[in-house]
Amino acid sequence: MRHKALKGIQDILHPETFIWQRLEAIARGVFRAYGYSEIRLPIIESTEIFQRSIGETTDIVEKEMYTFTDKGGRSVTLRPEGTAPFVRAFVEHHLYNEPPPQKYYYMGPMFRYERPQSGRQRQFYQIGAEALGVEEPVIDAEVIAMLSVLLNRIGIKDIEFEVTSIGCSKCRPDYKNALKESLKEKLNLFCEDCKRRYEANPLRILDCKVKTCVDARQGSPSVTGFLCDDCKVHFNGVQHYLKLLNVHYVINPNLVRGLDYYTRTAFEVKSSLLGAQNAVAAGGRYGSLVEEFGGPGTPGIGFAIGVERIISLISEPSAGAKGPDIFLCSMGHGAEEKILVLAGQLRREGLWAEINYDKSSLRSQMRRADRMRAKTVIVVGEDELKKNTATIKDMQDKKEFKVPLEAEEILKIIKEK
RNA sequence: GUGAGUGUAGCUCAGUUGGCAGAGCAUCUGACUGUGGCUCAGAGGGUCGCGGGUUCAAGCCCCGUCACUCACCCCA
Repeated sequence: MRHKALKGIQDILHPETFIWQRLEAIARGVFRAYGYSEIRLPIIESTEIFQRSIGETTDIVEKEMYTFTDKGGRSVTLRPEGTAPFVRAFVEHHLYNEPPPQKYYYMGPMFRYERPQSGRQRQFYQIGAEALGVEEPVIDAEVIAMLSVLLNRIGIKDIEFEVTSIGCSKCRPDYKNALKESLKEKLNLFCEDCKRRYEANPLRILDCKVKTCVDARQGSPSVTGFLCDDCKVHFNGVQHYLKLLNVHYVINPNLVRGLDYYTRTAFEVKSSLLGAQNAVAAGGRYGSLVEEFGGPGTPGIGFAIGVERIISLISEPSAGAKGPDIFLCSMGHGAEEKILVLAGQLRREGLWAEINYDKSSLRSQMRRADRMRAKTVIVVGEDELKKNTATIKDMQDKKEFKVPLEAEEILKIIKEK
C-alpha cells in the first residue's frame, strides 16, 4: 500500500456516512426546535486562543495540540475543541449585541495529538452547542435537557448523566486548599500520578481510578460542600429545573473537567458500553471566557458530543441503507441510448436510477440490479424499442408487464408503490 | 509519551520442525444464447505492512521501522 491516512486519522466510508448524515440531521432538527443557529468556525486558529482559554497547564495545551508555524512565522493550531474558537468569533463579530440568549451550534472535526485507542482518534468530530447571556440556572438545565432529547432521538441507550458544580473563582480556591489539606498527611498512600497531581491539579486526584487512591481519598471534602452562597443557589436551581424537565441524572462531585475555563455547572454523559473512553458528551458553564476574550461580561454554557463515540453506540450501522429506486437494463445499442436518456429524466424527478454501462448479458444486469437491491427493474431490448414499450419488473413479487416507453408512465407506476 | 498484542486477497482468517501462497465470504463470467436471489462450475485478485539480517531456501527465525488494536496518562 503506497499511502495511508495519518495515524489516528480515519476516512469515513459508506455506509457509515449514512449514519453520520442521519445523526447530523437529527441534531439540526433538535437545535432548530430550541432556537439554536449554526455557526461555521475555522478549524485552525492562532495558538494563543487555546493556550489562554483552555489553560497553560492542561494536558490539551501541554502535549496534545497540533501546533506549527505558518509561512508568516505565526504559531497556529488545529482546534482541539470548539468552545474557544466559538467565543473568539462571538466576540470578534460582536454577537453579544444580539438579544440574549445567544444560541449557536456547530459541528466539525477537532484535533488532538494523542495515542489513538478505542473511542479516541487524532481527528475526531464533535457536535457542540453554546448558549450565552443567561446567568440563571434554568438555561443550564435546558441545555442539558436538550442534550438528553438529542441523544434520545438518536436512539442512544445505556447512558448516564452526571452533574456537579465546581464553583467559581471565589469558592474554588478554598476548596482546593481544603482538599490539599485533607490529603496532605496520607499523600504517600497515593500513586505516583496522584502525587504529581497534588501540586499541579489536586482536583484530578478525585478522578483517579487506581484502587488504593479511591480508598485513600475516602472522607475527603466534597466540592459541593464548599460552594459559596451564589454557587450553591445556582446549583440547587439547576437541579430543580433538571427534575422539572424530567432529566435523569446523578450528582458526581468527583467529576473533573480538563479545561480551565469551566465554572459552576459541569456535566458529562457516560456510557457503560464503551471502553475506557466512556464519555459521549460533556460540557459546562463558563463564567468569564467572553470577558477574557475582550468582550463584555457574558456567561455561557455549552456541551460537545463526541460523534464517533455516539456512532459506535448505534447498533446496526448499515440499517436503513437502501438500494436504487429503479435499475434500467438494456440490450443493444439503441436501447443503451434510450435508457441513458430515460434515466436522466427519472433522476430529474428525484429517483435513484441506475443503468447498465457495458454490453453485459441481461442475466448479469439483473444480477447487478439484485445485488444493489433495486426495487424495480426496467428492461429495454430490441422488441421493446420497436414497439416503444418497456418491460417493468417488481423485484419483490417478480411480476412484470409492459408499459409505454415514457418517463411519465414509468414514474406513475413507481410512485404508486 | 509508556506498556502489551496484532499486521497474509476487497473482508474474516488458516498457513505444520523454514521447502511452489491458501480457504470462506465478496467481485466477475458461465450453466439449452432476453430475466436476479438458491445451487453448480470457473476466473480475476498478493511487494505475506515496510527495510535489513541469518539461511541453499524466510509468511514462518533475528533486528529495526511503520501502522492498527487495547490499556495507562488524559479526554469528546
